[in-house]
Amino acid sequence: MLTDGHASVLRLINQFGPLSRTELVRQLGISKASMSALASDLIDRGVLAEGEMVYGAGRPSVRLELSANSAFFIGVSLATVPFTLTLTDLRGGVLSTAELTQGATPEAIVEEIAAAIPGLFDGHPQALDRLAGIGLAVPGVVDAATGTCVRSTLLDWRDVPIGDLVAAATGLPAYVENDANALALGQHLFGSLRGCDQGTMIAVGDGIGCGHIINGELHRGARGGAGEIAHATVDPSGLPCQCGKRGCLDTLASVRSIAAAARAAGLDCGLAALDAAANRGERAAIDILHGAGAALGLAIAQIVQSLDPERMVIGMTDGPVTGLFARVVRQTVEANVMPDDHRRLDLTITRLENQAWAIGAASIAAGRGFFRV
Amino acid sequence: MLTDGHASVLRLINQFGPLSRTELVRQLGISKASMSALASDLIDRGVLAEGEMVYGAGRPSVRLELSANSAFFIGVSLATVPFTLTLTDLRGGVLSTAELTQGATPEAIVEEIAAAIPGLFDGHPQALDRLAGIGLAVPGVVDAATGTCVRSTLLDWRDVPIGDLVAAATGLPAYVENDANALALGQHLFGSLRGCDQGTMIAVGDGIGCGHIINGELHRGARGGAGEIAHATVDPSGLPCQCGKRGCLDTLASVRSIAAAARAAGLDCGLAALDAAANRGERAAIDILHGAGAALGLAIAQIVQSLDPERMVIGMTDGPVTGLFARVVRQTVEANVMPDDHRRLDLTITRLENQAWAIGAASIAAGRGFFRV
DNA sequence: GCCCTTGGTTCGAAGAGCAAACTAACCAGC
DNA sequence: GCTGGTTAGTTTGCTCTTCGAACCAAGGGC
Repeated sequence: MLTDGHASVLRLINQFGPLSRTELVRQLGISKASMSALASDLIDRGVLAEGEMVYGAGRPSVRLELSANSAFFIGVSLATVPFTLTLTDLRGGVLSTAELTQGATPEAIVEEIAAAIPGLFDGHPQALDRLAGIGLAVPGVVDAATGTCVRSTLLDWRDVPIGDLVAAATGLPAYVENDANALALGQHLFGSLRGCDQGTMIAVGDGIGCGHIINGELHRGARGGAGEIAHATVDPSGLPCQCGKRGCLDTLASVRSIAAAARAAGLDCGLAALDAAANRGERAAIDILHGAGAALGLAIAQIVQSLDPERMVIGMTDGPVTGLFARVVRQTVEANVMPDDHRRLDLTITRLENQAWAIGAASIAAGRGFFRV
Repeated sequence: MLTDGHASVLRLINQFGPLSRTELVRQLGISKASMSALASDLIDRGVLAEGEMVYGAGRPSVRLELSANSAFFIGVSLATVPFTLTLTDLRGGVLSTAELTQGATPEAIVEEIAAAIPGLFDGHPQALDRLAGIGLAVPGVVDAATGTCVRSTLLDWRDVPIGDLVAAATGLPAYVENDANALALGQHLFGSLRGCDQGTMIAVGDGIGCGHIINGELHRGARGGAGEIAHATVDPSGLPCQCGKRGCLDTLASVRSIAAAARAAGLDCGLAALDAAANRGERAAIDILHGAGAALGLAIAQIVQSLDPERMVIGMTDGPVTGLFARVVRQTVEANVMPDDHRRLDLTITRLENQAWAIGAASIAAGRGFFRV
């Protein structure tokens, strides 16, 4: 098994790209001797490989890089429609993907997952015997320690030991995480939060999800409920939400609620069409996008004030990432965080592909097995 | 010096009270051999002592307890008026306190601190040669790693290396922390957040402060700005705030702003008087307390949704902790967190003595030197 | 008084980490 | 092309931590 020392080397190389032993020594504050042993050990296991040589004064240094082909992971997203599977390597590269016909019961879903796995290896036979684990992203509250989904409204689950079920059906170590958390971890390891130890990922799609990376680790909260900003109250006198409250962020800024507002105003309900209408100066479209963007921006500003993240990434599954909505989000954030701080917050608004959820799910397995995140 | 192993033993005993070696072995997952060595080492150093014996089947076990007199700490609060000093022991007990005449410059303040220290030891000579450090609670943004106050509006400071100054003047290891963070750590180690690894402390006084304990550690954020909920926007169209924005929590729920609202309505501005007036049914008083409580409750609900803490403590420097304000806070929190979760959040509203800030400051020194928090 | 149970210590082995000495590989300057 | 300077990485021997297993300690119950 990998020790903590091994894992910290892998984390660093994953963050910064190939590094020489000496650079690792400086970063980790360990001795050259220990580093030498760790490196040869990781090379022997095939996890690291010697790559580019860097010439300067003195003996050239050898960059150590992650061998993408040393380990593979399967990610299962139950957060997307349809459910998706991916096969990824140690560097987060996607080898293949599959989609599931959406089963109704946990047992049916597990069966479908097991049935879909062999197909992932078509053309990638080398991945089969280096498959290290399977990660699941589940929409709902999850007990990551036991691999149980405590509650999922979307799936209509309650206390489903999905991790054990998948492990039993596939014979693989199975890891379970909340969908937004999986996404955040995926971005932390392989995406736009890479190298950021204090970061927040917000996914704006049909619903709104949020995961926090704190001190380089996923923050799950006392009972796995951290990041549930979709049901943070933004406007106490707002529209009723399916959660029972009023004016939740979800009723104001999710793609679903924006579309509903557009439909009610007699507009085309796609985000891109709405943005185009706003660009043409249509008042109703502008109002809708403005309201939604301001609500999200306010919620984000509150997170910034409370957590002081280094970077924040908003991933949008729909709509232009430079449109009115995104502009209003940015402006609202800047207007609502303490003047001295906002200049230093790195706020990125980007497109979120469906695949990102499954990559996030796979990254959980990679994180537990290799990077210790 | 203490190793991590030593510190985790001390943390556990501080959390749960006296524990036997075997109980510690179970909790820490280390071997009996290691535990035996750690315990005798800590006893030799005088930090632990054998206490009560517990009889059951087999050989009775010996509880190990913290020797309160093995280490002492000075806490300096620059967050209170006047500035206060305390001398505390390893168990957070207060031996003596002092107040400072509020100097104007950092140098003057440091001089006063150094001058006030000898008086703390009157009647406690044993503490002098076991003085382990001095902690400072500073209102403002702090770089805890370097002991620098980056910015403090209240003190009118910018980049003041207060830690170095105090260390030089006193010859003691000096540790600096934001005031709300110090308070939170103090409560985590010795107060109402004891034993809670996911907790939030909110101080409602003239201003509003907030500190988060995440994974048993203080969460400082990317640049020491975490917990700044005083300037989280609650009502975008609210009153202007001295920070430049509008409708900050500070303008709605701080004792200062409640008093201002009361004054404007021609009411007695003390919180207790206001509460009494509300109890008599005076509309204006009810409105003021309701508005303030709802604002704080909303901000708290957002923290709960985002961080999912296990416990949350609101410390009030003024007013009754069971009055209308407190009731509205509770109700608003319960109404604005996801239905399933609020039942499990442990929300405590308690009185916050002035001394708590200085104890918090001292706990920083204790945390760095002994408990590794 | 003798077993049984549980608490705690001692001992030898294994392993992780280190400093310091060593080898390796290149450049620059003569 | 030789040599000294410089940086990269390995080897060696030591320390320190941690562990399992055997052992001693100190009760209770019969």
